[in-house]
Amino acid sequence: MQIAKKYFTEGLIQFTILLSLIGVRVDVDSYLNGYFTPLLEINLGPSSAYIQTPFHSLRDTLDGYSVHPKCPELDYFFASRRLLDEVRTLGSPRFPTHLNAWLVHQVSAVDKTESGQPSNSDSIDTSSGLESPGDDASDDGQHLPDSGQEECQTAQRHGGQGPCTSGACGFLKDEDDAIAKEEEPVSFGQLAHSSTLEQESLLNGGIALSDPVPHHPPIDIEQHWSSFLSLSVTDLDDLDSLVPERLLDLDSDITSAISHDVSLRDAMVTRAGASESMQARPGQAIAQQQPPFFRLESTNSSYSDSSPGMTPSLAALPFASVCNVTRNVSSHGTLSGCLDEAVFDQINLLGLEGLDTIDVQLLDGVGSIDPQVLEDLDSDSGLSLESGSGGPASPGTSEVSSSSSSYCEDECGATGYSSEADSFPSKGIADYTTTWTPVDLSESVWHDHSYSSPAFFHQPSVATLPHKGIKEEPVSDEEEQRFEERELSRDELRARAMCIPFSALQIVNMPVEEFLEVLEGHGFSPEQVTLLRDIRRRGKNKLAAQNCRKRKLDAITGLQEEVARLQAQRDRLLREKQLTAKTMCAVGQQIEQLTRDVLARLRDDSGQPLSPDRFTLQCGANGRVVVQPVRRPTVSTTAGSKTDKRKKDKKQ
DNA sequence: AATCATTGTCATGTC
DNA sequence: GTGACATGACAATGA
Repeated sequence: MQIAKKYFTEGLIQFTILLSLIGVRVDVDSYLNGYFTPLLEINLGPSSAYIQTPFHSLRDTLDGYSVHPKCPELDYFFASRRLLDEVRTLGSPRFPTHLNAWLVHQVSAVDKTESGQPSNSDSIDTSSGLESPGDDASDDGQHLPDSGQEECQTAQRHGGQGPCTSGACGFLKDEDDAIAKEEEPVSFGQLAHSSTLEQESLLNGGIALSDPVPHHPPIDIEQHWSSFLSLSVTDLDDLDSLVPERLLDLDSDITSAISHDVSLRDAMVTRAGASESMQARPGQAIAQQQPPFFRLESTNSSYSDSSPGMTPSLAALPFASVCNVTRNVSSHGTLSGCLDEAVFDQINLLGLEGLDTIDVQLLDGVGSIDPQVLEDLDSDSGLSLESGSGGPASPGTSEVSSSSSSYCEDECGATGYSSEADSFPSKGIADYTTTWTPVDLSESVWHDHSYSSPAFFHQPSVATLPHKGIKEEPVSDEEEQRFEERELSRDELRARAMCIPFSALQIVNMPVEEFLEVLEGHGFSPEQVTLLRDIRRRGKNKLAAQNCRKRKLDAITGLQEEVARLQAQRDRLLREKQLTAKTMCAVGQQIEQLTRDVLARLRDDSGQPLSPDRFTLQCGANGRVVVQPVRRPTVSTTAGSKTDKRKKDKKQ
């Protein structure tokens, strides 16, 4: 077993290193460094590495319906988690994690047993808080008909004896002089503790009433254990080669799955990219001239953005760039053409040095753009003019500034609105209506700065982003986007008609403090303030309604699943009931037969065999079996009441 | 034209 | 008191 432990540990380390090399944070190492916590997390919920918010943690911990989601991104999150689990499954040995943990930590106990049967009390004692074999048995016990059977088997394993060693059937041990009389109750008690399968075998293959030792099939955990033991004996010598081979074979799958894993953040990018590619606009040509801005913008949109339920994290930007680089190198070669290291440098600078720095850099990059194009953009954007920056602002600049001012509460202040407001009066409403582009609501809610410069989202290279392959829902996204564009445009148009230099999503998603500052600091008229508040209220309520409906659907789905489960349970219990009734009938017949046999061997005072018609065997509460004459009911009008009284006596 | 699903919006309550 | 959120109800819209 030391060899098995060694190879297993090394395999996990290799897998961890490989995943780390391709840019994915994995907590497999925690399985080796901290044995207990990750294993408990497997049972109780996800690792903290994958919990984006406490809300997600709660939702995952309770696994569904008791905690209401507040974020539509949960779909992406849980999809990512599921795919991550698949990655784990791909990279982990094919035996239960519980057994895995037990294997790693209970080598000594296994060595003691040498029988591949960890389900004993010793193992439980040595497990000391780990997933005990008993728990494994409990898990496997799910396949058992009911909990009573599980308890019975557990008692058997722990006690090493059959169910008749204790409990209701134990009192029969006292009767040494009436073995034949004892067999019936013993078997009956055994039947009471037998599983459905045993009852079936009892009925089909004859009633083994005289056998006090039940023959329970081995539990699954033992099978797993035996399988792994055989693996460890025969195959562990090749584990060094097996692990890398398996990883290589699964490279593509793992990579895609890892991409899904990363897509916990990248899902935002994907969606942004999808919507970007769909919102083709004349500004596309402009965007094509500066791929670095796209990369920066895309990455920024994915990592600096934050949903209201998520903590904004600019610190994730360097990691984001690393992920992009690694994925680009590893599996998404198509992206290599449109990636530039300078982009990632800018991303890193964005994350490390703050947005002011990146603004300057982006402005430098804007210098290479056709001034006429910039002028067009200026007139088209309607929101993102950075007049305060001392020049025509690029959409990327406005993107960053608006994003930072609106949603990066920690590192960025509300720096973008004043300049935007100053530049706004120069714009006409006609420009807004003709060039302003409504944005995907769901995207912008969580990537809330992406709509301030929509023209820069339509670069064709965006479609080649690796995230594109991660989430392929072009039809649904397009429809959803189209619908949301149409719906959102009303408030947006109202805002623009009222010369409000903010998009609806900006208004909706900016913190309340910032919103109040905007209301107070821009000299809005009462009508504008009312409209701003209405837009904010409606936008938030719209999201709330979406979440509410989603929760309602989830609740309905959960209830439907619960109904199906309960129906299945009811059917199973009914089958067990019928089977039990058959068993009882068979046992009753057997008892009658044995009673006749016993009575036939007994003699009365005259030396005649006892007639079963006149005598019967009764088992008392103390376990004694006595011969009693049969009390036949007299035929009278009170027969019914006497029968009832006799029934009552029997019950007593 | 009727029906249904989806979505936005309002009103109201709760925290 | 205010803002955020949840939710029922209603209306608009498209399939």
